[in-house]
Amino acid sequence: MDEKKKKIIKAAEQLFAQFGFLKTTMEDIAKKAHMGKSSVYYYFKSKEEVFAEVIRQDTLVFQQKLEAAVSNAKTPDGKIRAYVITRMTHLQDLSKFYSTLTDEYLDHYLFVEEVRKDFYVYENTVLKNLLEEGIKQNCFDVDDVVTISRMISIAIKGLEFPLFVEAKDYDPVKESNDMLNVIFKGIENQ
Amino acid sequence: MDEKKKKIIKAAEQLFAQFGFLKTTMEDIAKKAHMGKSSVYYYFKSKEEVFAEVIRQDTLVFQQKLEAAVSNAKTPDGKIRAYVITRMTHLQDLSKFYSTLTDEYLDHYLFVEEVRKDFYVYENTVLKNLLEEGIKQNCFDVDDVVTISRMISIAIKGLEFPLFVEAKDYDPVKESNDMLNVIFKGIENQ
DNA sequence: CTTTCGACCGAAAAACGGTATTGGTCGAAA
DNA sequence: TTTCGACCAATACCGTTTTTCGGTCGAAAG
Repeated sequence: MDEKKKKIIKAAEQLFAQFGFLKTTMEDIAKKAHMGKSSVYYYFKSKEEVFAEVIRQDTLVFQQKLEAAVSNAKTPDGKIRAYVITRMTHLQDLSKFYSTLTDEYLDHYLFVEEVRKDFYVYENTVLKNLLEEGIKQNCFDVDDVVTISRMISIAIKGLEFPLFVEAKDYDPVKESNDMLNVIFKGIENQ
Repeated sequence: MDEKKKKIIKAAEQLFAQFGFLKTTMEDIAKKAHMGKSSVYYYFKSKEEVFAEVIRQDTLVFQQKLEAAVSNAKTPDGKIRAYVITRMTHLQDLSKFYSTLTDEYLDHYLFVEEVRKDFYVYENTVLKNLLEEGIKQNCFDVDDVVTISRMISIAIKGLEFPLFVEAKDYDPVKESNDMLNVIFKGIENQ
């Protein structure tokens, strides 16, 4: 039962990555999972739900990766650095894998919006916690943790952009580190 | 002669703003400029060139506005603040005026890409100069001016995004200031 | 009672052929 | 030098027909 679901998800994941959401039909998925279309509908009630589950799985893996990276780092600023860099490199991989999907204007689908929003909330929570941990250890000096974590989030989001347009010679690790240097040290003479 | 060109540009600007690039025809522009279509082609060799010129004019006004704001501010960090905030508010106005244009996927047109790139270069130059001025006055402490100005550019670019999707209750001035606080002060305890 | 699937439905997309627009050219005339 | 009517070719548009595809249903297999 759960075995079959996994089979469907796995098939769907590959197809979505290769052909995108629109070009992948339920029959493609069914065929690749070695069953009839109706059987897929026995496990998922819509195409969107299959896709949502694929994304959910990917997100889960992503978050585990992030948490592992963070807990491997020792200092608060090292943790933030680990978070950002892991985030960027993972996104770089994703952008290659899901290349057909990126230009497939599915921003309108509400569930994509939801996933994005969920991740946004997750990210802000993580950053907020890391900031607070840093404050406790007297490493950081910020008063409005919520605002600052949002600003960090926005700043690193800016680094994302070149990943989704063509941009060779783009080194996300260097860019991330540069950005974090600014965020940590600031530019003003103290 | 130049008088006629201006007339065309003015007519085109209004039409592009109201109907977008695709829905605006050369005859519309000609009619609004009180001349025949072929006459427009006497002054401009293509529709794209008309559009490019419109954008070029707008950009010029934008840059003058920015330079005025910068020279009004006294301190180096005040100048950067003035630059960023003027930039954001102007973009906010633009996004309203050209609302039909934003979702009209003209990223593929190379001249749009060029204008964007030109502005990007311009912005980096301005920021670089402001940074260097600040360094001379002993206000800033940065070693790689080019990298840092790029980072500032990227960070404030992130603030742009909510302007072009629907986002009421978005206060670009507050967001800009928050971001600049991070960039100036950093978050680490010194 | 769970699971599979062939047959089917309706809506939306593709195919298509013919017409109208529209970006762009040219040569004549003002 | 400047304007414009006439013209061209490519493409947008439109109404219609056909196909595809997401999703349902009921029967049957296990």
